[in-house]
Amino acid sequence: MYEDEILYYKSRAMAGQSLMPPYFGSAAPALPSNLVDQLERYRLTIPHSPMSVQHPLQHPFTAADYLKPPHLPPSFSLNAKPDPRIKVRLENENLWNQFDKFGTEMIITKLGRRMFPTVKISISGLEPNTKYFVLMDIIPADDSRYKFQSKEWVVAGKAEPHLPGRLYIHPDSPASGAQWMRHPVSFQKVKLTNNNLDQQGHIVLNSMHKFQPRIHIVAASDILSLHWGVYNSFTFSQTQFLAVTAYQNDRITQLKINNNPFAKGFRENGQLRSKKRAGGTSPPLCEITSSSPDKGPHDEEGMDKRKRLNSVDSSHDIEEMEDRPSSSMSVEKDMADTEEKVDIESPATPAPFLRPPRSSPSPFLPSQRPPVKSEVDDQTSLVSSLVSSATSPRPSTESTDAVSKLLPPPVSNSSTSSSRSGAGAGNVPILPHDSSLSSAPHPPCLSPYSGTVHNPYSPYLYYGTLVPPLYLGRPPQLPLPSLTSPHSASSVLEKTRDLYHYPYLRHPTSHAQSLLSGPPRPIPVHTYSYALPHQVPANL
DNA sequence: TCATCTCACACTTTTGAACAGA
DNA sequence: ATCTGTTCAAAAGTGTGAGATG
Repeated sequence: MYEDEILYYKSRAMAGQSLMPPYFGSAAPALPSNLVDQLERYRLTIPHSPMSVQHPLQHPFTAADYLKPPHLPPSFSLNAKPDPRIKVRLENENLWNQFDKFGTEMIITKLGRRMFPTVKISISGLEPNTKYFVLMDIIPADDSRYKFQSKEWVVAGKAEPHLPGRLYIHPDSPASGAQWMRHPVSFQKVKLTNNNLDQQGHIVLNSMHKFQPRIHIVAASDILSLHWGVYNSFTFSQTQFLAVTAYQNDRITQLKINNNPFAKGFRENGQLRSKKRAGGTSPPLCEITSSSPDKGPHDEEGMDKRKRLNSVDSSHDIEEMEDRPSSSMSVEKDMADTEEKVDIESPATPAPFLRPPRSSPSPFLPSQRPPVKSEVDDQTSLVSSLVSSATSPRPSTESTDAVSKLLPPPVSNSSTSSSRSGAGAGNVPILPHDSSLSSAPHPPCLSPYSGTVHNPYSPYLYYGTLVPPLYLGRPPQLPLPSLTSPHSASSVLEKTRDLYHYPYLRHPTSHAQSLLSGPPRPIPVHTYSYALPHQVPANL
């Protein structure tokens, strides 16, 4: 029933039909489509809930909904591990490398700004018939604040506290593995903001801080299942960027202009530039001396801004560009149009997952990111651990059987490390940077997510007020009810209101312990966020 | 004074409704 | 009646640069 509805509304969404629930009012058009989509699915899965038509700030679930058995996905298992077969390749790697060479900057605005380049990946190794969510979040890359001084980024102090990261759910989620593997997956609609009070679901970042996007692939047929799904997480170090409110590095500005079709008007043959030249505010092209982008910052001392803007060889960039934005956007649209054409027989995208060596050190400080070994460890699903340690409902025998069929075969550490790690390095944390490894190439990717029991960066979800918190976490001292016990059910019924105030899955510092104790957590500010807890430097 | 942020602007691309024709 | 392709206006996405802010 549940999946059917999701598929139905997904098909409606793909057909361009509105999924807007009536209670969103005037704010609805500003909500990201994927969030609206998910919200509507939730609302419609509880047709008789009296709260389902109330204001979205109120929890859309009744107490009885908390007593429902969870929608256990086929992949649910208390001992589930990241799937070592899943591979992710960064599609527009060349473009990212070009930006990374100069230190990628991303504009953040109050209303939200798209990323450019966008994170575009191809996925392989998924089960063709299993439903997956593909998600992205952005975490601080380190605990420093930066400033652009003398044409380079330098540390300018300690980082400001990062708000709980929001998890962007790819709008095509959930989709079968065959669908995900059929085409590259683009996160072009992700928007970044510096507005801490943002209610649009954009990812909130601090200006002048460095961030690292992450991709998560979770086998789950619906959004509830994300909580106990196994996170296969991937990080591409060249996608690190500095959030800024205005571009600092002119080379980055020029790369954006040259590669982003929306900025075509600022190219040398664009009308904006032509007008300026006609107005005499800019020297003619023939008088501008181009310099190699590989030249150091000192080569450009005394060069005015216009000259510096032209110092990056645009023709070279475009020729080298792997995905040209003007065409890639069309491709993305076409992909979306044909998404439902699942070709189960199509093989997974073969990906070499090897990166060429870096041609020059990144301008970010510290200077370089070390190679990172991709390794699957013994960490089970975070949510599975939660459920396990809390002695909450266990998966049915059927579910367990299904899991045994879907889960990857046991993989030894040696085989996994050798098969997935192009660099063959040890399990070196990607951050903070290690300057001693400055000549090392980028790692192929950090794959799959390899948190350990002590890893504080494990992704987990809380859903603000959107998801029944029964299986997400409990307030301190609140016993987890037995689903089969009416007494426990009534007990939970009485305390349901308390659950509203504790929508968090776990305490970040202690997973299992937080289930039974720990300080109360504040109510999330962002009602519509699919959010991660406070993030600290990635250690993937 | 300086670094950082905000906003209006002109331009380009994308989107989707309306329409015509098969 | 349905499907496909075209047209066009509106919406959305860009960097710029002046001014505001702390």
